[in-house]
Amino acid sequence: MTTLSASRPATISVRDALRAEPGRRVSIHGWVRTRRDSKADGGLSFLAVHDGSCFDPIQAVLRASLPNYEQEVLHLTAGCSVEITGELVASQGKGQSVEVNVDPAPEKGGAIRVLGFVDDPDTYPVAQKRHTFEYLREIAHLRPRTNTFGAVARVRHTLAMAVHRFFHERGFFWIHTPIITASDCEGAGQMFRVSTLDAVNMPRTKDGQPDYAQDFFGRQAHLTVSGQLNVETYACALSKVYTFGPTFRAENSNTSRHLAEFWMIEPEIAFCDLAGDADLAEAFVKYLFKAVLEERPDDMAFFNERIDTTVIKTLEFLIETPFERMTYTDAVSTLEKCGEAFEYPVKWGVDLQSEHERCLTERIVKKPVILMNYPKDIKAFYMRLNDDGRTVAAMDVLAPKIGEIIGGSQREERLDVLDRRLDEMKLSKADYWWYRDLRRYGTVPHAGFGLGFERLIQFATGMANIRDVIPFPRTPGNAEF
RNA sequence: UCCCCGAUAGCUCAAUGGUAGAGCGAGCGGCUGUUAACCGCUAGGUUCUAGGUUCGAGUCCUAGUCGGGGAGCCA
Repeated sequence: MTTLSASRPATISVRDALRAEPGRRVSIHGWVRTRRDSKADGGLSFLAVHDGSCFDPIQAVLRASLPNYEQEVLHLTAGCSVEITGELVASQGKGQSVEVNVDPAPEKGGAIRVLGFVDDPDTYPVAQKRHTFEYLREIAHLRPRTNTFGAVARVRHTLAMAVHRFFHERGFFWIHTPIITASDCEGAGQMFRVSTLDAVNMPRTKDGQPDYAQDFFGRQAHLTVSGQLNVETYACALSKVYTFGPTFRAENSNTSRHLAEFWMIEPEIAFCDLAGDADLAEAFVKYLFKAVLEERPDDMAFFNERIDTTVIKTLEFLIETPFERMTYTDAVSTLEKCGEAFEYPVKWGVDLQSEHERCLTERIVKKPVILMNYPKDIKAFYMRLNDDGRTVAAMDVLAPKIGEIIGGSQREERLDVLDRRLDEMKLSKADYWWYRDLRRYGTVPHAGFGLGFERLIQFATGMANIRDVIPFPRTPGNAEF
């Protein structure tokens, strides 16, 4: 990092300072969390300063002999930005092992410079008190300064890095599938239109419809709802690939588990069947949760204390427990026999409700379950038809408490079967011409799955609302910031 | 999209149809190697918007806006 002044020691992050050996002169840049004053030792102020590099702030002990003590230090409030130079020392107080002693004596050379005060501390939106998440959502530009949102941001980063590391270590290539898609055939929900046509003076065809031939791409275009079909093309050339990027759904669903813009991870593996897909999914989830526990113990301890007191136990259980594998058909008959009274009755052919999934994972099997081979009529056209003719090679990973965390399938690699499925679902073969080409030219068995990144973060942190695990949530009626 | 709940000080919330309050935060002072600090004082309000009922509306009625919970759909 560039130093702002030649006479100061190099800037050190709060994270590194908290781990460093006492005795060293350091400079810290950060923001004030709290200030406490004392008349002891001729006058002291204690500043908690954070810079986001780790969960904990560092304590700076400011001496009243500082030239700007009366004028500036005694007016520091939450949110002020400061540059602190001093000596790392073992703390005399409880609650921290090291602190920065800021003593202006010539042999100490301590100093504090205020880079920015807070206008009108009375109305500073991130006052030093508890705030509701609903309120903090309205100040999404300031909420990363809080404990919770700082911790979420670090965990989100850690998980993203772990995703790439997991695949990289296993020889997967990261494929950047397009954000804008002109194919209207991804079939995973309502799409956002991408257009440069003048909405007021819309060019029309003879029959009065908007004339998309005059649009930017010469045809209708949308934001992607899934990179899967595109990434399959790379799996059928590079064998092991994945996408990890933003996706968009224009569904008018307003829940704590849905966003209009979210990030999705979709691996795709050639020469792989459903069992191999399930094995990969299990290893993947375990790797990610292990990474976050190992790399962010400070943030996880916070989530476990303040957000969800079972979150660490839940993650540890997921990591060490082999997942149960069960067919959809067996799951349905098990649920039918379990004697539980469901709001929605279970029977073969219907999709499982969340109450069914919870009963299965929490009361019957008591561990994560990978359900396989669902009825073809409740699943997508590209899933491989099983020999029984009525189920497809699909799998969902279900976990106790958290429900579905992954959905995947072996893809239909046989052109004639794929075409029959397209016909059955009244989809146009012409629209899928390039997808069908993969089956015409050297087709191979392949499989993959999808995992919603924000839901993963919810599971890992215990955060209840998905709007609080993405920096700037987009939901129906809200694209502020 | 459907059902339910809510909107009052910077924030979290009180207030029988009759003078709008508290806690936290903030400011000032006191005390203390402090750390969810503590003690005292002070300031802070177009009660979401627009109509309506009433002698009188934060409170009741209508519509709207925004937020939350649940459902559906899914990731």
